[in-house]
Amino acid sequence: MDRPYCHILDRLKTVGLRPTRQRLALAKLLFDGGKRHVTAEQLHNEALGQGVRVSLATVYNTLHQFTDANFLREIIVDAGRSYFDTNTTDHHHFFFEDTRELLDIAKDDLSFANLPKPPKGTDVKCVDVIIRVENSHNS
Amino acid sequence: MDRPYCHILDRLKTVGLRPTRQRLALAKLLFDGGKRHVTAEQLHNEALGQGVRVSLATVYNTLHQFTDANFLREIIVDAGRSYFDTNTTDHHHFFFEDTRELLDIAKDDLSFANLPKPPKGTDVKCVDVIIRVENSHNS
DNA sequence: AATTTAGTTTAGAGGAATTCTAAACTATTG
DNA sequence: CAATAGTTTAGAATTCCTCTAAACTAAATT
Repeated sequence: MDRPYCHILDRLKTVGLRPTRQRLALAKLLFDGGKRHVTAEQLHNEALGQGVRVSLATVYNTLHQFTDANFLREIIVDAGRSYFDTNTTDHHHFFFEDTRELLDIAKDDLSFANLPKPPKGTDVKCVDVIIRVENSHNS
Repeated sequence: MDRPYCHILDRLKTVGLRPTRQRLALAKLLFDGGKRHVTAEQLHNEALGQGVRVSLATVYNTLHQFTDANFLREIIVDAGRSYFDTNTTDHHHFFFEDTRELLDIAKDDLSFANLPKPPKGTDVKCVDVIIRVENSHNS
């Protein structure tokens, strides 16, 4: 699922995306240096901070293209803000309501005793578990 | 958890909300006639459709006040759109990605074999499971 | 029942995140 | 190296939601 940066060119090629300067730079930010959860704006700021000239529109385009290509997974936890997870393997999340940060839950740390069958005529696309936590001292 | 409409006045009183025309009308739409999942806009349209004059701002205010009072539960499944569930008991959801509709999963139909402990210094606020489904014929 | 008060509603402005548009740009193809 | 087809971009537009301050109304006080 995750491969080092040197493979990004290949990965882009296999899904038919041209290796543009912007996509390569964003891919490097995303996939080099471990698993990450980012918002579009975070990634955009990070790119600008490193002198990568890229527009916010392109960051959005790229995040969606990478999600479609299964390089990323979109996590919906926060009304009005999308997170993208570089870990596309089957796993779930803690969400810190205080800091609005995500933390992966390892696959083995959460399992179901039973799961309902999907309603007739539908297929399960994915099962998302969000454990919402807050700092102990809160209220 | 849910009580018939005739108790709405009492419920409002216990949480210190005045029984205004708008709140009573919205409460009636929400709590009469079974469990529901609504967005602010849906509820607003429904109210207008029934000749209830109420502004969208008031619908939002009311939904949040009812959520704070535990008459409703907010469900985050869809980027940039909040759903409110009149069922505030412990349960989870199917989400139909095609129609953007929610369906309750009965408490007994889903259970965990193991759940991770929250990170140090945090308490679990809630555990949300969303089973995302799509029509079988899709792709 | 009139007056005061404090909570409520509202239209419209404002804001945040995201998408759209159409022109300029660039990687690939022939 | 020109043609083409995919890409990027600034800025406008859109969507969902919140804020503001004035008008309104329920409840408390006289």
